[in-house]
Amino acid sequence: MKTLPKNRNYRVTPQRKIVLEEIQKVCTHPTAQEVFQMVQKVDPTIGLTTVYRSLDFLEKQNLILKLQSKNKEARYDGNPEKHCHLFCKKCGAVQDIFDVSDVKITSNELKKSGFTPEFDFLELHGICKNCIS
Amino acid sequence: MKTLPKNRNYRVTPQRKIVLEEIQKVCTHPTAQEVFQMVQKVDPTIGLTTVYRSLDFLEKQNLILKLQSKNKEARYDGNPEKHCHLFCKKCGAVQDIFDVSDVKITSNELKKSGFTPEFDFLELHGICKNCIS
DNA sequence: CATTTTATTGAAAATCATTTTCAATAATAA
DNA sequence: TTATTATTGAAAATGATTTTCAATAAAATG
Repeated sequence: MKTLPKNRNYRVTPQRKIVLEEIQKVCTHPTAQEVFQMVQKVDPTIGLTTVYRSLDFLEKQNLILKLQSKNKEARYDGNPEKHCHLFCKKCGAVQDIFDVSDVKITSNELKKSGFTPEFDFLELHGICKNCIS
Repeated sequence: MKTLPKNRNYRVTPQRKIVLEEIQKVCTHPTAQEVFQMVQKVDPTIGLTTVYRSLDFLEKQNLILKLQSKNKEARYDGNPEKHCHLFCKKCGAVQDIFDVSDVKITSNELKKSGFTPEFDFLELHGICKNCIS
């Protein structure tokens, strides 16, 4: 598991270390509020603002991913490696998929558009197993 | 172009008609604020709250689509027919793609997950022509 | 057509995730 | 060890969206 390396451009603070450690422990893609609750159990003096700032910071350092849910709050992923995300439109949960071995999209209109899709972190929206009812 | 049909479950108001007509005129996927500005030119007495409510209402009637941009505000599409959307991560613009003739995603993990992706309104995130720099 | 019912409207206030402000603190350079 | 300044925490600000509530007006009813 990656750690925050020393660097003359930023400071390695206990708050940042705790936020990184806590988010790396789970695969639930927690919201900032949920990370805050996890972090509070380790050090109750850490504020919500600091959690938001640490998450932004860690994302810029490419140690975590920030995922914008369709609903409202952003969600965070402690694994910054290339993988796919499945967003449930009903419950808002986000699942990982690692073995997306082949994604093929054929579209002349897409080619003509000049748009460059990001397939490394492909996002699929739909309904998850639990919500399919 | 579809219109709002009479129905005993809701009322056909001038506000709802204007919101629908205005959003059907453009293919820019405007935000609620932008729709508000368009609507204001037709009838300056219509409030922003009513625009939000009309957009929600029209989406429930399947006359428009609501698209959640990665950034912040929702965007609306006056065409509710099956098509694909390209979201630019930089400028936030949303483009349509209609001829997505073949989308193929191979993944055992996806199959096992029980997740049902919505391919009819596939969303691709990436960088648009103008922002590719 | 007149009347009644109640869904809809508009303005203002509330909400809620996130960001900013600012003085105090502490990581790290000197 | 001291000095520098990035980072922190609390509170206030922000901005999109939603809710409240009294007034209005669709459309059902007589």
